[in-house]
Amino acid sequence: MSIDNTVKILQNKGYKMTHRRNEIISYFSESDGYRTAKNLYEHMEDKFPGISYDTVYRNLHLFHDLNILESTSLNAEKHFRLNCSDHHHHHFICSTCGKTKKINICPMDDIGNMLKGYTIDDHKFEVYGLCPDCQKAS
Amino acid sequence: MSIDNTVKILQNKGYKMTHRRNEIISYFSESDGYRTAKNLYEHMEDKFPGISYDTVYRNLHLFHDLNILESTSLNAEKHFRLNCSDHHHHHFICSTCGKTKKINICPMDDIGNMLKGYTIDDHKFEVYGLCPDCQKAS
DNA sequence: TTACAAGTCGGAATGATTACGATATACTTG
DNA sequence: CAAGTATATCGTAATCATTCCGACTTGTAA
Repeated sequence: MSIDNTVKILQNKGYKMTHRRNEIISYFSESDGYRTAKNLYEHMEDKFPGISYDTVYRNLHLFHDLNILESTSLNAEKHFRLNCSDHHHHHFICSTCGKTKKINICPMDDIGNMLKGYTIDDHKFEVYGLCPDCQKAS
Repeated sequence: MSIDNTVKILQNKGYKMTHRRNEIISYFSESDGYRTAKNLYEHMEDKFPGISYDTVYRNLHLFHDLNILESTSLNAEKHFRLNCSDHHHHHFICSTCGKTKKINICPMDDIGNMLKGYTIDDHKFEVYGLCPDCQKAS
């Protein structure tokens, strides 16, 4: 998800590209993993002293609604990452650093008619543990 | 998870069976799905006027630590249900009523060596949607 | 460059959860 | 079965994540 691409998506819907939004996209582009609102806020504070949590959450939600970010709930706190929606897949998530690795299998392929009569809206498959780097560090 | 069984688990560890704990187990026994701390609090209020949230959360955590309950984070709020750990499986979860249905496939069976070099501590596979009853009701 | 819609700030409000001192209860033992 | 004590609960305040709102600022189209 490039900055240019984001500008287009925003402008198509009447939203503006601001310095803060630009920095948010940069932050996630360099992150390659799940980050919390607080992580982002602390990063933004350095670049924009006095930034409001309102700005952080407003933009997280906006980007999520626009499919620029995806989210997951871990320990009852929401975590966000760039949406890598080129093709459907799931993630291994490192419990320490939040970095992710793609998993190219989807259990829904095998669900068959196991849920006949149920409406399926969404699903989640995530694997948690330590990435190689965090294993070394501990 | 019966009341008698719970008493044994508690006493083995030096915990006591109280009226409130008894009612909490009954509540989840009759629930057959995920419930929030608030759901439980509201139920308990009827039976024990003046009950404290401290009691609700303390016991939810205790039961979770003792493997009597299992939990999942939905919309950044923790949900609990009785731990049905007779054999490993996953759940369909109804977004409206919280009721669950077992899914007897586990994607970890197919993970192979896809995560070579990673330590795997846990995983989650959940399917969300509407159960047949809630479809009719809507 | 102006106008105005969209964005941001500062701070208060809300909702979920945790913490803690004072009091009450369950369970062991005499 | 009464007393003692460790555990549990209450009442309430504190904390943390998140949302809300009115006043002020900024981006962009014309």
